[in-house]
Amino acid sequence: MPPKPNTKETKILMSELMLLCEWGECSHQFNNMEEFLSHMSQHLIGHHYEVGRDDPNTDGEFPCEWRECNTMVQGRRTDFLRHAYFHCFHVKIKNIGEQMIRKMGLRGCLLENQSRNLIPELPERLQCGWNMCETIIDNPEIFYRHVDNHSETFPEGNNLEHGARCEWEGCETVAKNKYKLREHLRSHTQEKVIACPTCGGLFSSRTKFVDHVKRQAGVECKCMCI
DNA sequence: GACTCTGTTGGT
DNA sequence: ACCAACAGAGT
Repeated sequence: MPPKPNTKETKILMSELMLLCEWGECSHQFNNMEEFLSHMSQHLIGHHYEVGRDDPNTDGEFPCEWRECNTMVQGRRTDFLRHAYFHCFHVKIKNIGEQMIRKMGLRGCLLENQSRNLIPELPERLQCGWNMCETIIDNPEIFYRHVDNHSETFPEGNNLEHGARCEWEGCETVAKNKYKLREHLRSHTQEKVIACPTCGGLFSSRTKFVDHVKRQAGVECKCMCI
C-alpha cells in the first residue's frame, strides 16, 4: 500500500545517507557504511604504526587527523582505532540529524560549530556484556550492530509470552519484545541514534534532538526563562 | 508485525 | 533545566 498522502515525510532513509570522509585532505563521499568503513581502514593502515616500535599492546600517542578534531589519543593503538572509527559513526548519525532538520523544515541549531567534529568520551573498550559473549570490537558501528544482533535470539512479534530477557551482565530487565530489547540494549552500549550536524552533539532519541534544535534556534521557548 | 513517537518519571 | 529510561500508544 502506498504511503498516506497527508503523513509528513519525516522518515529517515538510510539509502539517502551522504557520508563525507574528513580525514586529512580527504573528501571522498559514500552512501553506505560498509564502503565508508572500508575506505577509512585504508587511511588507518600503517597510520603512525611501526611493527616493533608501536606494539599494539603498548601505550603511545596517536594524533587524529580528522579535520577539526585535533585530538591526541593517548593509549594503545586499539584506543586510537576506536576513536578514529567513531568519527565514521558520528558522520552517519550527524547525517541522520541533517535529514531530520531538512524533512521537518527546522532551522539548524545556532551553537558554534567548532565542536562539530569533537567526539565524546568513549568507554575504555567496547565489550559486549551479553552472557558468554565478551566480544570486543574497536569499531563502534560494528560493535553496536553486534550487540543489536543478540536481540535476534528472540522470536518475532510484539506480544511475547515470556518477553525478551536481557542477558547483559548483571541486568535483570525483561523487555516486552525484541524491539524493546534492542532499545534497552542501547542503554548498555550508550549508543546514540542521532547527532546535531552543527554542534556535533549526540542524542539518544530523535525527539531529544528535535528539542535541542528548537531550543538552540530560540523557537518558542516553552520554559519559564527570560 | 516492525518499528516510531509521546508522555511520565526519576535522577543530576 | 536537562536527560536517560520506560511503558504504552500510534503508524
